[in-house]
Amino acid sequence: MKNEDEPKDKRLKPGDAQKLTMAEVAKYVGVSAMTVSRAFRQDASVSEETRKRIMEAVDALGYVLDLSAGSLSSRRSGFIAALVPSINNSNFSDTARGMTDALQNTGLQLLLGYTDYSTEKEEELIEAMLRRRPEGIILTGGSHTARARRMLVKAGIPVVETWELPEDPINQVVGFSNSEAMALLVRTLASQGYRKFGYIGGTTARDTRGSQRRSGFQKTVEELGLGPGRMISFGVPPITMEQGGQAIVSLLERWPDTEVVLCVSDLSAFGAIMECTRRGMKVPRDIAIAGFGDYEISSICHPRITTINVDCYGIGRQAAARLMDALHTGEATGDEITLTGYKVVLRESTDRNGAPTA
Amino acid sequence: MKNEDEPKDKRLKPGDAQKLTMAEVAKYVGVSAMTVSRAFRQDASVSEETRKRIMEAVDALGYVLDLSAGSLSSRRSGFIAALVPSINNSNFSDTARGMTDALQNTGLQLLLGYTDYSTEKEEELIEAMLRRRPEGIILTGGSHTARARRMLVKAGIPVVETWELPEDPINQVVGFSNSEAMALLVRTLASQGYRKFGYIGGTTARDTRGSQRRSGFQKTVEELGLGPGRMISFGVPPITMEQGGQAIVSLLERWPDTEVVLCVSDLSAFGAIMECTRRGMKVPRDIAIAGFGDYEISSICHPRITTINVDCYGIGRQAAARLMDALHTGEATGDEITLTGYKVVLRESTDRNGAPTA
DNA sequence: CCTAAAATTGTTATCGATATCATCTTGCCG
DNA sequence: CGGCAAGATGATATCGATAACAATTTTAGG
Repeated sequence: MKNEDEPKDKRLKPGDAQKLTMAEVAKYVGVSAMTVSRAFRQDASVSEETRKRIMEAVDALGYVLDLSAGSLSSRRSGFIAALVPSINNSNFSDTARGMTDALQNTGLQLLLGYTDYSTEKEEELIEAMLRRRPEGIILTGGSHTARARRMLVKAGIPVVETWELPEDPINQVVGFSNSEAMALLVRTLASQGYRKFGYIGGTTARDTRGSQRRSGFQKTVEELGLGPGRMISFGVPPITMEQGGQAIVSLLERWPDTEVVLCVSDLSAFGAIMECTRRGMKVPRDIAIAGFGDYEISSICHPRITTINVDCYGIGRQAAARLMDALHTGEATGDEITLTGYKVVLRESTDRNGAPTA
Repeated sequence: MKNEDEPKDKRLKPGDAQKLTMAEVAKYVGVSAMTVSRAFRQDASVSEETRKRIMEAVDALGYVLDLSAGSLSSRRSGFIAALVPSINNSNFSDTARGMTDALQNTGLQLLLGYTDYSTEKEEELIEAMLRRRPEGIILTGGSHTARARRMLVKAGIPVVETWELPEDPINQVVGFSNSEAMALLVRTLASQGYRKFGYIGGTTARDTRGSQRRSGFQKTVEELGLGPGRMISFGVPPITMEQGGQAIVSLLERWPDTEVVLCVSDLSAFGAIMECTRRGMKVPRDIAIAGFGDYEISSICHPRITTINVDCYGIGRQAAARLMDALHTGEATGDEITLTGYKVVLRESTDRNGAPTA
């Protein structure tokens, strides 16, 4: 026996690169590698006694399981890939949290990727992910490059598209109609007496959810006989707070009598409100402004922002749950659509009677 | 030849699970698997002609490289693990972006994990990551469980700790002194005439950067002979906007004559300012408030918030760069410390003369 | 036109864990 | 006490790509 290499000094440094394998742990304990492998799984049949001895050895030697070897032979990579547009967006991070929570104790890990609202980047990421053979994949939105779509189909794993309702789903869908949600907001505000509607959103079609919100706005304004909406496009999605501020300036220059402005997200709405405040306009007294997404900031800032609350967390949770279903039922599940909720949250920024307090 | 399974219908659906291997692509093209493998790498010697034919076949068959097999034999997993406290924090997402950018064209992918400010969760994540054999690992902060530390050392891969200066670094460090940064802010404001300092931060020691900022505040206030600071602890880190608002209420109840309040982050500062505004206090006329981190919101909101700007992106970029260095030099590099910059950004929220405009 | 060097391609062993089947205990029941 | 089922463990083949080396073809130079 020659294993006097247990680190004993307090300040440990890397460098003594290990090359510890399961076989060595096995030899150390006096069992076969197979038994060590079994000890790492809860369902396998190993006597408690043996498992304990193995785990002690694992601890003493500092062995860490090698999944890359394991997944090759078991043909199970043990992870789910999820692609979201942006890392720094509380809506998507709530969704990611929902997914992580739903995957607790399933033995599956979540691997996140960021597409930056670009289908090209999404395609690259999808390929990078598929190369590691995920057991399922969750996407945001329903717009993908043709090649991405082909790869996803070929992969033969469950796919869940989220956050919207694609016309031609690949597989499963968990989301809601961004267009109808925005329409609901328009109708709600119209019923409060607002007539002259403006809209602020990003410039391109890259952000499909943004485009859907825009078209929901446009359609509804016209349906209500309030003429074509006053639309300002500003900045590449995701539109920033600052761009929201710039956009409202353009909008009010062009249509000074606008009564209420809907924004593609709370962040741009916030930027717009702050810019108005800075220019001496009171919100909602001089102009009403609403957002979309119910970010934390909207319930904190002054005035608080009217918005659409989306069940971000639920989207993530259900997407993961649907994926698990598909994995368990041997992916024979049909292509289901799971609708998630949203609701209008009326706050000070569109309050008809009130100047905001203070 | 029997390969009439090319998908031709427009609406592709998964289900026809593939089991396509490199060998089959090779057979299809009429070369060996090894040549196909070579075709996938830019440096390998394959004739352009052959590579083209192989890539066409790959495209036609829809083959996707299997890295789990490849990394087993090449002993290179092709990814770097990075652990950050929170997914939804623009400071850390900037850092993540810096890392991603620095890893462009290195053939290495970034894998992010979220510790939720918990060393226990960090330990779990470190183990989960190590099981996939990353080629390097980037951590946020210098506090880790003993077991986490042991695993990291044992792993024999480069480790970079970021965002602070640990007393006992594992390996490399890229960061700055949170304590000194906060001290600088205190001194700057003191030089403007402020005397009665308050501080708002989270309750526990979990957020080590928060603790360091707090101690930097405390120490400096005392050094300047301004008595012990007025400290309010509120909420489990990461402290939210809402908790910032609640905290400032407590603070002003207890010490109504406070002149300036420093907050552990811009987000709590924002919450505090909004709460003051709502209660009819003007910032900075009635009370000055500053944050930390220079989040986007601080330059947009009204009044704009004085803060410490941290080179978040640079931290990420340099952390990844140091890691690459270590990988190239055969990890013989000493344990270097790379200092990153920070600076005070004075804005309206602590403006001595001015009530904010409007 | 011949030879050495360079470029291209192929063959075989291997990475480290796990599926699968075989073997060996143990315990229980009639 | 025989026999059989359930439980524990081991032996071996295998997952799919790549390293390492071997073989072959092409190119360049004299």
